[in-house]
Amino acid sequence: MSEKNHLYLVDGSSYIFRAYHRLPPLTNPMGVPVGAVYGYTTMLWKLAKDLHDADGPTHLAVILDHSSQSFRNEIYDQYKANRPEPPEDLRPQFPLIRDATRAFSLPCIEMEGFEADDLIASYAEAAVREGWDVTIVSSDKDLMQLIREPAEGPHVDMLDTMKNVRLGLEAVNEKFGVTPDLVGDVLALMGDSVDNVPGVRGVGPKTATKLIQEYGNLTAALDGAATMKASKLRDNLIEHRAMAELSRILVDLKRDCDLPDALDDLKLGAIPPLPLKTFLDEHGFRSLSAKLDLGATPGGPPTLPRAASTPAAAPDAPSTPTLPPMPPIDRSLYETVTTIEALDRWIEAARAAHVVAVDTETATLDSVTGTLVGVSLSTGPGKACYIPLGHGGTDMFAEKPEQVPMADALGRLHALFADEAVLKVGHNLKYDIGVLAQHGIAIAPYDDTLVMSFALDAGKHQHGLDELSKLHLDHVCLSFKDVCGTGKSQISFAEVQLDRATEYAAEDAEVAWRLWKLLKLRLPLEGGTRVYEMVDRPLAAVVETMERAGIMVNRDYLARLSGEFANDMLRMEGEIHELAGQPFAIGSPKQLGEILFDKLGLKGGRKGKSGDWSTDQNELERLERDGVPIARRILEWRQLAKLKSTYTDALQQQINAKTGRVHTSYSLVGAQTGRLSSTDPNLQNIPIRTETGRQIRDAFIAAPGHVLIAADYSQIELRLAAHMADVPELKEAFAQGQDIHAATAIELFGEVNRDTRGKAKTVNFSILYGISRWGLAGRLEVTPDEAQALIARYFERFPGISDYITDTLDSARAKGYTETLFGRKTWFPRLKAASQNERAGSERAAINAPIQGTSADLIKRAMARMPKALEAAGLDDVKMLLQVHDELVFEAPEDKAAAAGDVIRTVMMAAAEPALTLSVPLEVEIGIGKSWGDAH
DNA sequence: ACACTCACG
DNA sequence: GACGTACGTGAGTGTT
Repeated sequence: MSEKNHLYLVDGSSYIFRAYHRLPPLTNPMGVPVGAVYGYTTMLWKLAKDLHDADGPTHLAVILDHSSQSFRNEIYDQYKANRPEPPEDLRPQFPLIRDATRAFSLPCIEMEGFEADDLIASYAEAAVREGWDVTIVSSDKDLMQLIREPAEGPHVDMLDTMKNVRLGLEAVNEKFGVTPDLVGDVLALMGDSVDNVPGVRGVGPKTATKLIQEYGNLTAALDGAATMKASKLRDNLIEHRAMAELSRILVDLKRDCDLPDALDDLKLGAIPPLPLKTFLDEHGFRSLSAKLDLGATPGGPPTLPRAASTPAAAPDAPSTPTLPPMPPIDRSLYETVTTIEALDRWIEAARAAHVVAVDTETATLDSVTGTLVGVSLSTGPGKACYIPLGHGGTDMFAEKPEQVPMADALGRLHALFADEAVLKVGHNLKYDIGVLAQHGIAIAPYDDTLVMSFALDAGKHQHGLDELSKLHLDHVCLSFKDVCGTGKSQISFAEVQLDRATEYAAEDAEVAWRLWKLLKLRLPLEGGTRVYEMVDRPLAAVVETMERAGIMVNRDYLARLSGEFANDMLRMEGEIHELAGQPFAIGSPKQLGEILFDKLGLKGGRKGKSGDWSTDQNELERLERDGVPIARRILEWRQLAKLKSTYTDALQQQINAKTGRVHTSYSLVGAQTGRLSSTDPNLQNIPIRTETGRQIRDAFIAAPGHVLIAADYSQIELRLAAHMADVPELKEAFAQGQDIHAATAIELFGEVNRDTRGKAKTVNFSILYGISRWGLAGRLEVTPDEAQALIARYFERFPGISDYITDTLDSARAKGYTETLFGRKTWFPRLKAASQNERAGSERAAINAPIQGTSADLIKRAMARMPKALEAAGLDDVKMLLQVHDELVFEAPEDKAAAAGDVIRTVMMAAAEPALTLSVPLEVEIGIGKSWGDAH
């Protein structure tokens, strides 16, 4: 190569501080501050653009500080000790520097234990040995030690890109009055207040320069103090000699670090535009993005690709943000708060910190009626307390421990929890909101680490506090079992000794605080802020209100149904045993399989992995078609058994004694796609598909003088599929209000009749779920070849669907996750699993997730807006009670039902706005009735 | 604790 | 050629 190599070493860490103070506080579309990142990005752009200039780079690397700790801290523990914390809006920008660098496909080098300065010095030294010129892009005065301008041989200079000046020997002389090799001596005398290098007291830049000029070097200057005339300076030099010598070591640059990347690997080539474009657009750097569109690739016209030593990170594997180091969690630090004075002290601390983690402990795991036993607070690492409020008293002879009276404590906590200026943090705050609502206490504003974790990592792992603690904090929490035991010997939290209760409860609060610190930082960096703040976080309080409202259930009616079912089952049991020729447990699939396939010798059975005969619905229906009378009986018996045990019996037991209503519990993080799930009892799977099952819906009733309103999105997932996959025929059919399955039947079969419409419906759903020819064949009872032909026909008629599937899978494989229209991520780690089966399963789930997830986002947006919309219409006595994925159930005073229906429909139909406008209309069907069954 | 079955969208 | 047979859930029952 004829051209001389010229290495540019960019001091990324120091640059960002300067850019932060110099540039306006820009924010990206997600609301993350990116002013400094923008400055950094324009600088990199400019540097890369100068590639072919005479003095421009041939090689380039960005050097970063690995952490705030380095070997210098071992030499001097006060090194950089009094650095102020970086401003709040600068913090999230640090990790973005790495993302920006990767977006340019440039190497980003850092090394544990060393500062950026050391790596820069080592790279500069190595390059000079190779005869390369070096430019250090920085304005850090410490690095001026490295400047060299020999008459012959390689040069090292510095470039201050903000002032756009090059710094050489002259600049060094101007600043320090000495040559670069003596800069360290000057620095050692003057010290550095920013890095907390002590230097010599009373010696600043002027005196330091003068001394070094006069005596020639540091040692000589210190030695010379003895012969100076008596002065404060002389005394200081003698007294602080050791400090000066220590400082000399601290300011010295380590020039022989191992080089993580070889020099040749730093070669600058054409910059691939795509990752850069993605980055620029993500952060709203529009002018740069526009330049890129005009073909102005920084780095000039495409040349040979750079030999990448640092493999370009996957675009969505942002660097893990680093938090300031924290001491390990220590349960011995926690305080048990038993006096008003101590409580006030903690509340004051929370106000001062503006953030407090909160956890409530209850006697039973029931937020609607569980008695409050205590509250824990944490204001930071090592700072947590437990305020017992309802301990003891379960045994009337036992002495109650001393506690702050419940009313006094709640009065004070009430003010704190309502304080706008104090952010309340908790893990699954929906629970705590519910518990405190019993005492008339509301919590706002709040952050929920459970919901935050879900917004970031859905699909990667679960989100329990203990699990996240292990994962993110490397800390094992005391488990509930450790404290309360299990099974028969389990005790209520109210019976736990205060010291033990404090360890457990305060730890949970501290862990929540630490998790919050980490997750809060990650949200903006990983694009989770929008879904979290706009959808999921507000929903926690809304859903809690629904849970607390509960729904009225007609116990007598359920009891009557149970009785009828029991009678019918008894009758069937006799018939079944007779047909079988012997009595057996019909509810045991194992016994039933043996009766059917071994004893009765029926043919065509299949066995599952356990080696037992399958007796599922499909199998029994097949037998029924083959004319086996016992099969029909068993199917009917099973249906009744299911309805009785799961619904008519169980629901009666779920009626809350205090409220007389049934209160389900919704999980905000239960389904990976973003759907809610419902437990204790599950009110999202109440029967509707069969006439017998439907009767159970009539047990759900409105309070006297009220009605239930059921509002359903019609065909929402198919509509979303039509929009997302951009299928003109389907969109048109929806726009005209056509029967979508009939329209599909015409496309697939050329005509509509009961048979083709049914098949078309099955195919439509197959598409949403990720189709396979075997799966479809099984459902349609055709051969896999015929199913394949149908699929091919479908893709041919609706090519958008085929593209959607391809694109979704490509993107999911590349990024590791899928996204809904509103930006909710679902991760699919098994997409790259070794097993073909696992992969195929993940692929189907990945095809479905954006559609199911977008539908979930839509109804959640509607739910989050509903309370205010109803209130604005003067309908604040209309209560939202249930959500069943595409349906909302409300309870309204009879005379307000019609008005409420209008508001509800409007809010649900507009749920996508203003974030986006769908290319298909959303339709909402409203039904009103005295029972849930009536409302459909 | 797990498999099976089945209720829902 | 083997694999296993649609996406997402929760609950009850029987078996190990």
